[in-house]
Amino acid sequence: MEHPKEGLARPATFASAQEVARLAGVSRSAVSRAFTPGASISEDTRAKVEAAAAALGYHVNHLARGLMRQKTGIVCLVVADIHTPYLSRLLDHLSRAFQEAGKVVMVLNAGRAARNVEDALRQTLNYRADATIVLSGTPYRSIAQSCLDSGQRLVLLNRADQLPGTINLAVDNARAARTAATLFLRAGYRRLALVTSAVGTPSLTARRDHFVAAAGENGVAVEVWQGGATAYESGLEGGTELLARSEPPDAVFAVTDLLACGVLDAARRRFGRRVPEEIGVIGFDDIEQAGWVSYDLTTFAQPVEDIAGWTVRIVADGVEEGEEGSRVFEAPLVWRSSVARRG
Amino acid sequence: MEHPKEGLARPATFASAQEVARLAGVSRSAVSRAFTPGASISEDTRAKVEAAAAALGYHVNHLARGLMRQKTGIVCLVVADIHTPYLSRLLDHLSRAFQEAGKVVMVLNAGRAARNVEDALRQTLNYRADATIVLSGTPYRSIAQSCLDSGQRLVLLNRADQLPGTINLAVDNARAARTAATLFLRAGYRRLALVTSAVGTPSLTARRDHFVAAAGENGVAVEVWQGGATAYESGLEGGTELLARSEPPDAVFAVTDLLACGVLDAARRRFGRRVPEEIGVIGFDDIEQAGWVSYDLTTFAQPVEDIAGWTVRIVADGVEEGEEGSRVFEAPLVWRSSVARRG
DNA sequence: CTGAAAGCGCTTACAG
DNA sequence: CTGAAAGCGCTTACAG
Repeated sequence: MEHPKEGLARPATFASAQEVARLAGVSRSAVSRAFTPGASISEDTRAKVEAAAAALGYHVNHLARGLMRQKTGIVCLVVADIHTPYLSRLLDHLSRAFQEAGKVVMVLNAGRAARNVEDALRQTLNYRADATIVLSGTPYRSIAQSCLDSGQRLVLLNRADQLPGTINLAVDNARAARTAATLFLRAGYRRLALVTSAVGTPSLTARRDHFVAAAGENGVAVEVWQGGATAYESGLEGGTELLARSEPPDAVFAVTDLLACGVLDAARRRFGRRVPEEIGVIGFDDIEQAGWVSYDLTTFAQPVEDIAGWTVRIVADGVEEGEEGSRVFEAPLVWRSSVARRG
Repeated sequence: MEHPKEGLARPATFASAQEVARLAGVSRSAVSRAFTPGASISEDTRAKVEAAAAALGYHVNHLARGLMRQKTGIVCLVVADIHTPYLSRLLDHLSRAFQEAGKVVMVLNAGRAARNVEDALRQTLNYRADATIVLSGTPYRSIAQSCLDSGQRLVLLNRADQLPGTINLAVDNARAARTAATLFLRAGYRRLALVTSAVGTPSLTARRDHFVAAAGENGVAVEVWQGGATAYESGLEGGTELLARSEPPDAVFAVTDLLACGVLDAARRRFGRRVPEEIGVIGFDDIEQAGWVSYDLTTFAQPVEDIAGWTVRIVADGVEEGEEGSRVFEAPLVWRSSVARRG
């Protein structure tokens, strides 16, 4: 009986409630009660159980507990591009908020492909998560329905499709995009451009369409540059191409701060443009870098704190009678120096 | 019997293997086998089971499975400051790598306090994780020992303490810090400074000490600025203070890219210094922003891909006979323009 | 290849 | 307040 691959010496077993009960001289049920808040148990036996548990290094097995109780305490977060400033911040807030509410967070890194989202949702089902929050990607209707059918709460962030039963959270992209257009026009900018990526998520599409529409309503056409990933490099490329034209824009709304930083670097570092005098730039997300001295970007802030708080609350309490599950959050404007103040 | 807080209509239950067996006309065991790779089962009954499972929307309950098998398939990642560029990237790689290896990742957002790390490790035990990876914070010896005792693999990243049984992964901070000093001196910089935060993690301390030591060995003293969080703002502040002195440095090693970006902004945007002619800057981590046009920072790359791959492998296979579990990774230098090339 | 049976570690009515 | 008992949904020898 050799264990060639076993680096650890100990037999490695957990103490069970059974053993704790024996050592404490109480019943198995008593042990359970000692670890169930609000259960009826005397101070005396609780103390005995706790002593025995400490001595044995006992930890309640939440897998077994989840089997009996309705809830497992697991919440799944389906997300792609975790390394991205906006998503990592949201993830940070969400995971902390859920933990404070006594939940444990499972992260399913889905990547871009829809297939992966489906796999993630299946994991969600396998581990009997109480809820799953989809931050990226669009789940197939069928698998999403399975989650719903099995009693999971399903929260979708910034998705276009609304399955019945699903809770939809979104940011008010339309309002922000329109505000951006207004800001530019009021400050006297006239040659408007928009920079976005080739990725067609509902959020990005909405920002583009509403910016173009709002400008159009004021008689101004918008040059749309669209390409690449939703990343700094695309912004740099887009900004460079736009500024190399014979009639370069004097204002650009970048649909994301990452893109905006690229645009700013193209304008300032590559073309020597003064910001905001010669060109104005507005972004979206309010990532940390937007506040860095080299950028100082005027942008719209993702209300990550609100979103996290609201998500946790709705997962814990459910939807109140008559209350709509879905909700739209405002993205407040953050004024910095990349847009001229007025005329 | 009113359910005032219940937004969902369905009774919300999962199909069990029992029901699948009944519908398929086979035994309960057969259903189990159909979902166990390598189990002995005929093609015929497998087909029947799969059809019934699909019809009922059956998903194996991994909680129950984990109760029987030795493994739960859960890996815990204990981490603080998820929103930080370096950690979010590491998290991204680790979670993807584990998923590809068939594991599921639980993220325990620990924050800075040691207490939280302890709570996180307890969760790890409650959910019977197969392994836990500590990316931030230092676990109390006692609870770490509990994890080890219960058969968990415990991987510590860049920690100083080495419990027996623990697997320690670290980056070669000493070598990088010494390289930074050499680079500066060889290029002719003479007034060296170091910028670090007030946070005393083993990595940051090692980078500081070895940089100072290497410079000292060449007869050069290092001005050490230490303050605040490990963040951009601290770098900005440190850079500003250093450059305002009567004898400002002409080269600074910032112990982290976030700090380095702050130093660069202080130098270039606040003091109008030309980089690298008037001042050289080196960072550590190679975060995305280091490659942005506004920074173009020479730095050392965190080998996140290697770390992730190695972590997954060691969790899956264990430590080979005679092989040391611990390991040090090189952090390769990434040449950009923030340091002069030679004299 | 297949089924009946024991058992993983817990919770929760049910009686007392 | 307390214990004996049933049961959650699975896996895995054990016989056939």
